[in-house]
Order: sequence, then C-alpha cells, then structure tokens
Amino acid sequence: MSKLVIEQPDGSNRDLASAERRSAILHATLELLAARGLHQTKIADIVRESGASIGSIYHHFGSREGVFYALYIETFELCFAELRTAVLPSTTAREGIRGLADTYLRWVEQHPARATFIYDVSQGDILRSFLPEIAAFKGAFYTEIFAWMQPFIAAGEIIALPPWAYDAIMMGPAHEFARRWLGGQRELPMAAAREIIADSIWRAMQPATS
Amino acid sequence: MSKLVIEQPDGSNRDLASAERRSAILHATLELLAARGLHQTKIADIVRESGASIGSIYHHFGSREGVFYALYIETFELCFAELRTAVLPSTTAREGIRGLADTYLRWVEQHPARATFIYDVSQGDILRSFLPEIAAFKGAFYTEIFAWMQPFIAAGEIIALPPWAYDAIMMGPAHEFARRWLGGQRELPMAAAREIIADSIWRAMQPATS
DNA sequence: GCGCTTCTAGAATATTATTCTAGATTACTC
DNA sequence: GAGTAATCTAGAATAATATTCTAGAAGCGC
Repeated sequence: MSKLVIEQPDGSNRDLASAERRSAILHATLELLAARGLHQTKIADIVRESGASIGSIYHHFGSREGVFYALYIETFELCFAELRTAVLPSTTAREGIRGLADTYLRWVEQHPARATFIYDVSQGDILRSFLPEIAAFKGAFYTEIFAWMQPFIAAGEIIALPPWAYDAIMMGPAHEFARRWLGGQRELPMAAAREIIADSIWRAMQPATS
Repeated sequence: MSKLVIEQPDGSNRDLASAERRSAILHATLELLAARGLHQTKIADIVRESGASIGSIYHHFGSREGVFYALYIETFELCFAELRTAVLPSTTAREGIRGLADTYLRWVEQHPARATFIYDVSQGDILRSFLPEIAAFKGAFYTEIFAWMQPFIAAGEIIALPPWAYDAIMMGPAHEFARRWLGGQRELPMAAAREIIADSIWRAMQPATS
C-alpha cells in the first residue's frame, strides 16, 4: 500500500501494490458488467480493462466465478451498510419498515450496475459453489433486522409471523420492481415507486383488523 | 409425427420424427437443469442425454441459448395457463388476488425444476438476446390480469395504482419466497407460506382506510 | 422415381477458461 | 542490508466447450 505506483512507458500499471491490483480487477469487472452483462464479460476482457495479467487474476480470485463472488460480497456489504443505517436507528415501526424498501430502491437507483449484477447472479446458478457463504451472509443481515422488529411485533404494531415470512413480504415487492426498472424499463418513475411500494408493504405488515 | 419410431441396434433413437426429437432435446435439457443447474448443463450433456446429435440441436434451436429460450417459453406457457384458470373466472376480488399467489406457489411446488430454471435465467443475462420477446410475452399475460382487475378497482375493492405497480405488489412476495424455497430451503412450510403470503398481498391491495 | 427441403451426424474449428512455470517483487529475519 | 521465504505477476501452453461446416439421409409433393 505504501509502495509507489510507477507508471510504465507502455501505459500499463505494472507496479500497483497487490491490494490495488485486486481492487483494479474488481473495478474493471464492474465496468464490463455494466456495459455488456455477466455472460459477455470474459476473462480476456478483464485482463484488457484492468491491466492485470491472467495469472494475477487467478492468483487473487482463483477463478472467473471467484472474481464475481468477491464483487458480489463487496456489493452486498455496501448495500447492507446503507440499509442498516436507515432501519436500525428508527424508533417507530412505520419509519423503519418504510425505510427498508425506500432506502433499498434509492440504492438501486444510485448503483444500477451493481444492482443488475446482483440480480444476474442471484438465485445462485453461476455462484452455485459459493451458495452456503452467500446464504450465511444474507442470513446475518436479516437476523439484525428481525431483532430490530421484535419490540414492535411484541407491541402488536407489526403483524406476528414466522420469521421466514418477513423478508418475502418486506423485500419482495421492492425486488420485483427493481428487476423491472433495471431490466430495460428505466422510464418507470422510481420516486413514485418508492412511495407506493413502501405504503403497500406497510399495509401488508399491519395486523389484520377483522 | 405419424412416422414410425424405429429403435436402432445401438439403442439410440435415430429415427424419431422431427417434432419428437425437438421435444426430446427439451426434455433432456430439463432433466439436466434439475440435476446440475444452468451453468453446468453443457451441449455435450444434452447430446448424450437426448440421443440427438450436435448438428440436430443446432438445427432446431440455433444455439445453446436457443434451447434454453424454447424451454423458457414452454415453461411460461404451462405456468400462465394455470394462473389464468385460477384468476380469470373469479367473481370476487379477494378470491382472484389470493388465487394468483396461491396458485403460483402451488405450481412452483409441483414443478421445482422448471421454476428453478426460470429464476436462473430471469432478469435475462443468459437470454439477453431474447429479452424483447420475453418482455412482450410476460406483458401480454399481465394485461389479461389487469383487465380482470378493472371492475374491482373501479368499485373501490382493490386499491387504485399505476399499472406498473401491481405486479410488484402482487407477485413480489411470492417470487421472493419461491426463490428461498427452491434455493436450498425446501424445509420451509409451503402450505403455510401460501396462506401467509396470499393474506399479506390481500392486505397490501386494500385501499387505505385512513 | 425425381427434385427439393428438412433433418442428422460428427469431424473440424473457434472461443474461452484454466493451469503451469519461470521469474519479479515484497516482507521478514538476522 | 544480505539472505531467503512468501507472495505476486506474466503470458505461453493446455483443456474445456460452443459453434460451424460438409456430406449425406430421410421426408415429401409431384
């Protein structure tokens, strides 16, 4: 890290420190994903865009999948950090529940390349070999959110359901809209969607009155 | 179709009529997808399992993607047919809205291999080149459902929203649950999930009372 | 049967991911 | 600050895989 970065005559960055090289590979991969999608992002493209060699990429990430996995985790960390900040400090159920969907959709709008990538690999066919790690990572996040909800559930402000039901109800509509918006329908009004979806989730989370 | 199928001495089915060969290729592909997933289903595997030659596969489907696209459309047709039957004849809003999620989750439970496949390719990275066709196909279905909803919206029994908002709210939670269930958590109670999710969607579709 | 189209086969080719080996750089120890 | 072990980089060689191509078989209308 403290090592000098020396520009080579041919313009490539041969002497990036290791951590910077690693990060350059991920950055180049994200750019390529945004431009042409997961399927069309080849190792040779990453080599060209990042300035790293094949050997270097395999040293750092083990495989093409490994590059994607690293980017996937990095992306989740970025996204979850924002969601935590939006939800956990909330002192009312309504603010927290609405904030979850609202903040998530804001994040999608600000990071369309990362969000598209997440949806492209999610359900985990390409990253099948990393599925257990991914499930554990997500599970830890939902556990935090669930803990925040407990007092409101106990107080009857949020409907009481089995734990596995909450993420379907709280995140499903936002994911569904985000997929449509990212997948070619960016003309859909995101700001209105945030309102409508946050409202509908809040209604779905109300204890039944009858 | 009227052509005789002659078993060859080597056990392969060299003389399947064309339509049967096409269908044998799709069937073998589905089996392979169920066993090992999209990414690990190779052309060579399909050749081996279906008994067709490489040339034959490319003649019928044009590419590996083309095989998946054909299976994708076939699967959507099967699924949409059931959803139409469940929803369109409903005479109350509650029955139709709940039936959509309920029937969809029953379908997922009965066809896990097809459902997994749909989620693996959806958002359309692998099938990127077929995206317009897929969007049109889905759009036509949602238009039918939307038409069925119109009278109930007009009567104030279902909340009035912009058209693009309905599928996020009505299908999002079911999709989210289905992904979890298919992706390794089959121990989650599907019957209970159908109830809980159908209920929550119904609440989300109620016009706000305040 | 004749000519045309559709279909099948599998070898040849092209594309792409991965491995391997040699050497450069860095970090650590004395 | 020289020695040395670990880490990192490069890119050619290899392996895995998708696709194309050519020759011919089978179906089909006349």
